[in-house]
Amino acid sequence: MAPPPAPQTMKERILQTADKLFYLQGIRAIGVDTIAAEIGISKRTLYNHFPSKDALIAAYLERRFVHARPSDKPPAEQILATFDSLERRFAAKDFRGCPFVNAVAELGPADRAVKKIAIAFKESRRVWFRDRLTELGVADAEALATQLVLLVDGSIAQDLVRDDPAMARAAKEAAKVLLRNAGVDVGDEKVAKKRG
Amino acid sequence: MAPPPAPQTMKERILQTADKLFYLQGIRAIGVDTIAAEIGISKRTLYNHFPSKDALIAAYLERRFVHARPSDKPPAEQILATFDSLERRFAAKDFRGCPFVNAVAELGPADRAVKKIAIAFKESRRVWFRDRLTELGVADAEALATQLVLLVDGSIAQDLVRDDPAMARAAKEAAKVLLRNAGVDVGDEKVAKKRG
DNA sequence: GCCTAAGTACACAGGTCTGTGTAACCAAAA
DNA sequence: TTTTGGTTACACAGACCTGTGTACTTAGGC
Repeated sequence: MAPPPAPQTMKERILQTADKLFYLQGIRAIGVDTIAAEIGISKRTLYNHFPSKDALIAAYLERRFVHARPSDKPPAEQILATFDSLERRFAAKDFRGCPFVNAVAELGPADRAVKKIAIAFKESRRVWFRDRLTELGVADAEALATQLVLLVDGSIAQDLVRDDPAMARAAKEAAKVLLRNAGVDVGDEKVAKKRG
Repeated sequence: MAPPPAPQTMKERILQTADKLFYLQGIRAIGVDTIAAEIGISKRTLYNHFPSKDALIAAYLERRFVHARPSDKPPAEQILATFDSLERRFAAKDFRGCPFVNAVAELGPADRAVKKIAIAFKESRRVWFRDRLTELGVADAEALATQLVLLVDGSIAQDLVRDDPAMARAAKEAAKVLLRNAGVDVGDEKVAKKRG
């Protein structure tokens, strides 16, 4: 109940600050000095908690890998709510795209560790969609799940360069069409919600 | 007709090499020394043609901004061919995502020049889709064009981390559903092509 | 009081990067 | 032949980066 009284452990404080700076300004753009200075600790302390910057980067990405919480709302609603959530995040001024895609783009294909966690994350998202679609009895849940993640990642990439939250709404509309086409009932054709 | 006898001007040779290295390994990952060494020229020569690395980066992105060639094929075919082309590029092992998205991700939101050209590029793609859709008589061509670019950028982002050309096919299938839903005739429902 | 663990301050090695300065070179034009 | 423009070789300044070494301080547990 009570809000956490402030960052607890030193390690967590480092990770929080690294997260903020890496995500907003880029991994390569931020040096360990900058992170230490931001917290007000010495660089030595940082290196006492993480053996290298690479380890810190890995920990940063792992911490970003939050699994979706279970929900008791109907699956179709959950799926569409994903896009509403995206739109809210786009509107926040501290949104800077997908940290995993950004890390792969920044660090290049040579960095196997980063690529591995990025793949795991993307796959977890796809599987989440697939499971919701299976609950809905969709025939080819695998294929449709892939199409939905394309819309998610597409809107993220577009918003990254255009700063336009409308991309999330566009993705949601497209998702509705795809779902309807697969026989899923999504609060209908501009009418249903109002006449409920 | 005759193939160009080899890179012509010094400037063009520099740009070609910068393109290859920037795109495949990342802008931040490649130093001007590396580019000069790859061509076999001195760093001084490079700086005689471009006043700064930033100028070289800008020139690299501008050179990547190739406008789509006009085509006389039917618009619907042109649109779907986009995804076939994507799939071919994904399959090539030297594909590394969208250079504009990558540049924005790498260089951060502070770099206005890069962001500007990235926005211009994305918009040009969207407008291209919109114009094809208008030719087809689609009612809300603007909205559908946006949805199609989401599929394009989504498949690019997914392929960047997963190296899976199937993402392009998935995008194409989704595009077909969206087009059909907008009243566009796309070589039909698994049957038409075989019976046509 | 004493000991240990954690953090601090700070210097520094060794690397990379961008960008410049300088003198020599070479080929083609005048 | 002389001049000129592009090029080379190479050193270097100045910045920034990762990572380490070292001696000092501080706070808690015993």
